[in-house]
Amino acid sequence: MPRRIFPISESNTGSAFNQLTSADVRRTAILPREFFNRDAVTVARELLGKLLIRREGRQLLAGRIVEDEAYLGRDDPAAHAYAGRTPRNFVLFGPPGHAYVYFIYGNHYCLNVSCLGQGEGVLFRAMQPVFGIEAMARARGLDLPPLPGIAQLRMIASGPGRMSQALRITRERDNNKDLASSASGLWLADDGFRPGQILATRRIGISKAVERPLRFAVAGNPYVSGKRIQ
DNA sequence: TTATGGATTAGCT
DNA sequence: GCTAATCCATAAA
Repeated sequence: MPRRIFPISESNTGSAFNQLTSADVRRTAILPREFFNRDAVTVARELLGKLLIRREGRQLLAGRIVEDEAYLGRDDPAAHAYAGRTPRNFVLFGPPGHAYVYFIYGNHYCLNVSCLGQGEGVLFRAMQPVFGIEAMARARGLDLPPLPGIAQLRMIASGPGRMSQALRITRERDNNKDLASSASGLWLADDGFRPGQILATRRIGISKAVERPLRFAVAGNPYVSGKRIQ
C-alpha cells in the first residue's frame, strides 16, 4: 500500500506533502504495454496522476504527471506526425509505450509517449516532483532553499522543457526507449493515486487546430504549467 | 502582474 | 530562409 497521499489540489501547501519514500517508488506498478495501446485522448487522461520515473545508477527520480496533451497523428494538423512518417517522428508510428523525444527552439527537449494507431502520441507537459527533488533541482540549475515552497518546487518540472531537463532527458539518450519497462531506466508507474477532476483545454504553443480541447490537467494543481491557465 | 524579445538548432520549403 | 508542441530575463504598467 502506498502511503497516504493528499489530494494534490487541496493540501499541497508545504514541501513535505506528497513526497514519496524510496520504498513507495519501488512498490509502484509499471504501466503495461496495453495501457498505451489505446487512443491518445484516453491515454492522456489516464496518465494524469501516474508517476514518471527515471533511474540513473542508484539514483531514482520521480514526478507525478499533472498535465499533458494528446496529438492525433494523421488527423491532427498540430501533430508532428501529421505529414506522415519521417526520420524524426518514426517512433510515433511504432509500437505503443515508446518515448518520442524531440528538440525544440534550439534549447529544449520534449517527451512524448507513442500510443495506438499511426502517429498518435501524448506530450508530457508538467509533473509534480515527488522523489529525488534535490537532484532534479540540480539538473535544472536551481538552488533550492532548505524548506522550498510551491513557488520554488514548480520551477523544477512545470513545463515540457523543464520536465525533460529535470529528468536529464535528451533525444540522443532517450528517443525510442520503452517506457513500459524499467529496464530502459525511464518508465511510467501507478502507485494507486487517483486525481480528482480533470480539466480539458486548448493545447499550448501551437498554431494549427488550436481550438481542439486536447490538453488535460489535474484541476487546481499548482504544478500545472503557465500562470492562471486552468 | 502581464508583455516582449533573445537564445539556438533541427526540420522542412 | 523560416518556423517551431519553450524558457528566461527584462521591461512596462
